Amino acid sequence: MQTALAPHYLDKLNPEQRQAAEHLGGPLLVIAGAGSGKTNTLAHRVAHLIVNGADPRRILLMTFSRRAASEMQRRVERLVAQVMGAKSGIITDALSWAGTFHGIGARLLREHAEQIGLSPGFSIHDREDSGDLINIIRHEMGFSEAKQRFPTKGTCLAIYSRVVNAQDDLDAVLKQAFPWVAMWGPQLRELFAAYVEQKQRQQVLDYDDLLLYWAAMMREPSIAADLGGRFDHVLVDEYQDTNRLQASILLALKPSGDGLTVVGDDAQSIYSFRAATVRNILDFPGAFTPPARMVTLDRNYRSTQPILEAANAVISESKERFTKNLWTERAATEKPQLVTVKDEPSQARYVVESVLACREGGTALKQQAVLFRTSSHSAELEIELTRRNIPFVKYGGLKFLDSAHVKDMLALLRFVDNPRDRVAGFRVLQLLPGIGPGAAGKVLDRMAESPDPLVELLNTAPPPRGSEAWPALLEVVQHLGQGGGGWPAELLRARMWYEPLMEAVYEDAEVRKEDLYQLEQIAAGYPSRERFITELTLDPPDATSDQAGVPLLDEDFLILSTIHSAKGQEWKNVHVLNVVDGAIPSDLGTGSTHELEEERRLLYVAMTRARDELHLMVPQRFYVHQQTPYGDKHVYAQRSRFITKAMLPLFDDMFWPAVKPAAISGLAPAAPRIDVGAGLLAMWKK
DNA sequence: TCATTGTCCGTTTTT
DNA sequence: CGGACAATGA
Repeated sequence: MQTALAPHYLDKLNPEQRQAAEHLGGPLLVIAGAGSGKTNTLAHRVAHLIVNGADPRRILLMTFSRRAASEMQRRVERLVAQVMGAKSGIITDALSWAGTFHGIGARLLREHAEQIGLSPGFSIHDREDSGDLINIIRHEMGFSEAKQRFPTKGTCLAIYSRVVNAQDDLDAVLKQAFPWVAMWGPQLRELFAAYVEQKQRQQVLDYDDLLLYWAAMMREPSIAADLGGRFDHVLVDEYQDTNRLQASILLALKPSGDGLTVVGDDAQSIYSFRAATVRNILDFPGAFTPPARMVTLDRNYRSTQPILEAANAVISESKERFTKNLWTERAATEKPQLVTVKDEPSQARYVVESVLACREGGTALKQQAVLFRTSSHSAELEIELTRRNIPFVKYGGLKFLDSAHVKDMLALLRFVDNPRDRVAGFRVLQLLPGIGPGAAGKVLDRMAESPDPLVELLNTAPPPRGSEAWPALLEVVQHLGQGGGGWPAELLRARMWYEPLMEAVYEDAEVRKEDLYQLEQIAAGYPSRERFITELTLDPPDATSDQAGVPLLDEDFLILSTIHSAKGQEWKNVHVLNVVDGAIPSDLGTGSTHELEEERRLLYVAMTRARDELHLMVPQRFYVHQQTPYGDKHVYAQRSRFITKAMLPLFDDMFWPAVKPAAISGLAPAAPRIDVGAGLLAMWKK
């Protein structure tokens, strides 16, 4: 389409970025290296489409996380505003089909539920719920009593998930990925059949089902045509981390490839444990005739030259690789640091000192991050930060929603919403004193056979030992079932019911009440109970803070994150913890070359998050939790095998502390305690 | 028979 | 520290 509008807003893009933004027609693959302005380019592309008349309601934008989606919406809005002025707000509001594959899937499935024999009120199970359901079935089928060890619920679910997402055969998956439980093949098949049947009976979908049902729906030609025709443009970010199932959905949406754009970087593929496959990105061009156009972005705008050289060196050892080395014009003399410390406590101390020094130099804490392979690796550091009164927020690992009391509340809401949801019901009923798995199971069995389970529950006599708390439960269920006085008021009602029970069960009920209060705050942001439950499951708040509550927005805090959760982000100063064998690569990830390569990419991703300063930490003594007869132990760790001897000149290789090593042994030295909060306050009280 | 209490074990990464 | 399982108590 030709346009009279001078596209001056594209002037800031480099030639390759501009090609990607302006491409029209057939399928497009953008290979975008780390820090190459990928998000920016994609935002420009969307804005460019809208400015040239594309209907934003007919643009489907799929990102890896909800956070990435809203970031994209924000940028597009700003760009469109530059060109079109006041009208733009309305236009970009219409960019409503932006989200994750799972989120978009849930929306489409609710719309088409009746057509595919699904109840529109289906509920969605998160990983824990799915695990609970598997566990119930596993128990019912008697597998838990076997003399030989049957795989745990987590393993069962992982196997199931992989079969589904990789679109592969159970036996093949067992052989390739789970050889140690391969002898259970027939039993697992039986278990999964029962699992699927139960989910259907309870009108419950798990994460995988959101994709699976969507893909199945696309096999019906009329629905496929309907859905495909509904979007003029489909754009997918982080394509290297999609799996076969997702690729099949995409191809079914746009078989010809017209209007299809995917963006990714094979060097940053780190989700193969979730059945993501680099093949998706490699096979993309050839899936169409004529093949998709390919644009490569290899100019890095993020990191300094020395940091990039080190990162390039790491990734260049990679066995199979398809992108070129990144280059930058950001010269600097400082090499990235490779810091050897005695043990994990001194690693924590080094990081704190280094972060504070950097902050003295004018870099806010928010502009600094500490990254690690495994959530638990930050434990020592968290203690040190708390001791020194430095605020931080942690991404990845344990979530707010994982705490038992929050799950209890959500289970009640879900149970009322969908009384056939057995996992939710099981949890709710067992909250009552005197009701355990047995009594709860009987009540749920009665309900399952009834055409109207809620009425059935209200007419059920209290179980023998649970009569005391029974009336209160029926009351709250009835109240919420009838709408509960509107949303979010009903949550208050639910809390009134739950709090006395919680106080009886948990010692630290007071602390936990804070979380419930916070849950109500979050709930107020959603229009209805149903939306709240769905979206909270698909898009849980992803940060936890050890400090009370989430820090205020204007507060400054350090970022702690798993490398996986750091995807797509950047900071001025980055520390990577435990760059030692056993952590990176994880000792669990060295089984196959395949896994090992992914660990290497993980280190690459971590290193390429840094703009100005990068510190790789190498503690000499490293705490492992291997299955030793005498519990945990320390091992003498070695620098990660990914940093070879030949690469050392690319780093500033140093020991810390450099002087008087004797002084740091024993108790923590008189490290200066710095009250950052007071410092920030002083800024205003000068 | 079922709920509760006590003990031991293991601990990636996430939509 | 939480989850799984065995032993104990109502």
